[in-house]
Amino acid sequence: MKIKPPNSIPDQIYDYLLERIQIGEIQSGDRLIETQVAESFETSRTPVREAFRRLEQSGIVERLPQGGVRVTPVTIETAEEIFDIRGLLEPYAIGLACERITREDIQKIKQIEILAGDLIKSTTIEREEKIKQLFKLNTQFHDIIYLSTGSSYLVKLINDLRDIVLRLRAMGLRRNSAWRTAWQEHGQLIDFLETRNKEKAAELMKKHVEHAKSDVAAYASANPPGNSSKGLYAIGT
Amino acid sequence: MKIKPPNSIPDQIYDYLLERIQIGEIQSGDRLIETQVAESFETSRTPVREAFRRLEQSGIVERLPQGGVRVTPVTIETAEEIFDIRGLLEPYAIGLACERITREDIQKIKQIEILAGDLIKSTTIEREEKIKQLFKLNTQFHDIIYLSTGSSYLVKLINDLRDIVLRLRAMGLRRNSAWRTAWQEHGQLIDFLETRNKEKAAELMKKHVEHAKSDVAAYASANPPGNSSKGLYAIGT
DNA sequence: TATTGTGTATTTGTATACATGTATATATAA
DNA sequence: TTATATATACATGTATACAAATACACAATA
Repeated sequence: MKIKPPNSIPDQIYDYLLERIQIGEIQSGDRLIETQVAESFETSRTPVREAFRRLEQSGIVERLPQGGVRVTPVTIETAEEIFDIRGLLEPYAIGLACERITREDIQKIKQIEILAGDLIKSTTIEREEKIKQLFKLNTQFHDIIYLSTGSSYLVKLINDLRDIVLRLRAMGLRRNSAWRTAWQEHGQLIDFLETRNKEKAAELMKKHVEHAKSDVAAYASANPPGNSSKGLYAIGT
Repeated sequence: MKIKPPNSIPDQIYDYLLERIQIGEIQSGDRLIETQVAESFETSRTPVREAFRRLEQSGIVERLPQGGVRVTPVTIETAEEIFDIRGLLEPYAIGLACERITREDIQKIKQIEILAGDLIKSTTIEREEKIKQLFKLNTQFHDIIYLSTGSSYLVKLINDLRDIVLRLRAMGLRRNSAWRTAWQEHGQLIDFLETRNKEKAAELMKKHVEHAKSDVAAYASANPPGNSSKGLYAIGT
């Protein structure tokens, strides 16, 4: 499984914007202005436009009829669609991971979960920083597992789907309880990986994804459509 | 399900290059030269570069370490990975289609299959033109079915995966027998759609995809790795 | 007040310019 | 002949320039 270096300027811009969108710093529907991004990167518009095209192709951003791009709004329906698809792909992926993951990688994700556990308990770390850290650890956790499937296209697909709905989740992780639940499930997943229990792992992963989906649905019913709140709450996965 | 207009120049270039790659006119590993494409479109390099970025993001093309892009070579392993994933997504998709497809859309795909049947039998139409036509009809067939699922992300995913392996298939469709087989299976799929037989449809689609995968594998064993032949033969789906 | 009109400022989309780096060809030396 | 060096052409990556479209502000009018 080869790792791609985030070398070129367009790639850097892509990664930067993606993260800002996922963190929630740039929100659904927000328009992206080429010149603004170019300035903040101290570069010209050309690489920015190329980053925009990549974001467009992965569905993070969409073209406006009048020109320019905005962050694709993620509706509840969209999120549910995506969770349904992930409900197919991720159990399959963890099944493959059970067969192929190395002991080293299992150790790595154990380490990650220890760090995450410490973070959750920690009272000294500033809240926003804490969320950011947990966010990153969570991503690392999944990356290691899915990379161990050896199927780079499967990894890409899952990541693309995660990238789209991660915004919703970024809000969810602001609640400590949400992370605690996810953390518990992660622990179980590690157990199944270690014992190579493919069926159980897939089963739990399926539940895990469905759980995330129903959280979104619950949020949706609690917040009728057309209201002005920008933050959506979803948990897990 | 909204239809996106292929308006902008980068989009036109994207579609054009994608088709050429799928047809096999541009082959695996071929390098794409910005200036050449720009000239053939009588435009500047800027829109061409943006099209390249989109192609890159969808995995059709990859960056070279020394700069520039080439058509991502599709190995047998890659193809099998992708068929495995499609083996999850497409049965699910046709299941949804069974629930949601309209009578009008069923009529449409029936028409397509009639046209395809006539094309296959036809002896007057020039061979290359025939292949191109069948290729398009096949794509239309799948598009109508999958669009009827109402899940735009599912459609996008499946299409992206198809785009990657369609090159292999383009060669497969050069054999009349391959198309005949696919055509028969399409007929059965239509029957199941019409009778809303979700389970049977999904089952057949699963077989359909597995069949395509094993064709690729068969080709692989018949053509040991490292040989110089550029054309890969795969059938169906 | 609400609305229409007009001019200005942004923003986009494409073209061009320029600097850097890479491949190709030619020539020179062993 | 083979290998190495050098020059030339070519391709890429980024910056800048320019035209067209759009959004904005502010004034004039009903």
